[in-house]
Amino acid sequence: MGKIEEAIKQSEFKDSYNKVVVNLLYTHSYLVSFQTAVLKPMDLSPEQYNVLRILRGQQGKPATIAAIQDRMLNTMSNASRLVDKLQAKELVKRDECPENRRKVDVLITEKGLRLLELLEPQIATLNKNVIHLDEAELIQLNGLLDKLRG
Amino acid sequence: MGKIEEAIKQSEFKDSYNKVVVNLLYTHSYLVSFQTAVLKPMDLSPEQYNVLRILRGQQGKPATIAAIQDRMLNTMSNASRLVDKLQAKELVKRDECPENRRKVDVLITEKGLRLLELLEPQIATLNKNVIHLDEAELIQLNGLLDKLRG
DNA sequence: CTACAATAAATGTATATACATCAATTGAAA
DNA sequence: TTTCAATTGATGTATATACATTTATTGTAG
Repeated sequence: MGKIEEAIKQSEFKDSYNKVVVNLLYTHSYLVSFQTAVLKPMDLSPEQYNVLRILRGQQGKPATIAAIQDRMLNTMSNASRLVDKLQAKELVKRDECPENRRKVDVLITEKGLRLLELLEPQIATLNKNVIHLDEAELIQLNGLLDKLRG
Repeated sequence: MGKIEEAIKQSEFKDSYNKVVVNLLYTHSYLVSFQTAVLKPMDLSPEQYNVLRILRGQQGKPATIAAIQDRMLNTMSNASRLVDKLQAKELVKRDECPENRRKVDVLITEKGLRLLELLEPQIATLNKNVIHLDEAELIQLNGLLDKLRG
């Protein structure tokens, strides 16, 4: 694939800021399309997968809808409906939070954990195959992205 | 904001590949949310804005739907419907391609060009404000993203 | 205690997107 | 020339998302 100029057939950019924005959007799309392809046979969207990983990260403790929202990669919106979808597939369950009945405790189920375990090696292999960077470059890239956001 | 670990409240990642994927998705969301805010008053979505810039890049020459699709940042899908929306706002126009009636020639209108001119300085200012990198780092980041995709 | 503001989640609605399918047109082989 | 596959764009459908509103519950001021 190579340079962003070739990838999107645009020879020039206003400035480096502009170029980095376009490059990030394009690289994002590149990665997400691969990820989607791996998740699709399991009937999971990337965001659903993300929510499952967030819940596993809780290590047995439940998370409220607001807590999930907070850790999601995408902006404000529909944690509630994402949990609906996952619940319908029995990958998570909802319990009423006893000390505050406005809140909902969301937990990943055994089935959800097993699905993650099944997917993990597939995703790891995919990442190694489509990300053409060595360890030092990965660290460098992580540093630049962190710095970008300030 | 700082490190990705703090941003999404996750202390560890499986490996650097995984971390870079999460970091890219998160940074993408960070940038798009700002961009959306600037475009919204003009009633444009980020993808519509992108299509307008692609058409301006044609410098007077028309582009077919397939050519637009090809240069878009997001994956295969709805260039046709995006053009519908832009056409309804009179920012682009469609002409039947005379030598091949399957094709459609899409052109940006004067109104579309004026809107881009209005937006450009706003976007440039936004980029400088939200991307906390200097010129050398921008070049480095562009290089790493190009290399990532291979 | 009552009334009301604040909080948490769910829902309505419009739009965007992914993916499959369809319809029209073209080009090429029999 | 006729037929059929390939190309190009449009459309159907399900899902995802953004943003506003609604419902239920809690906390608090009067």
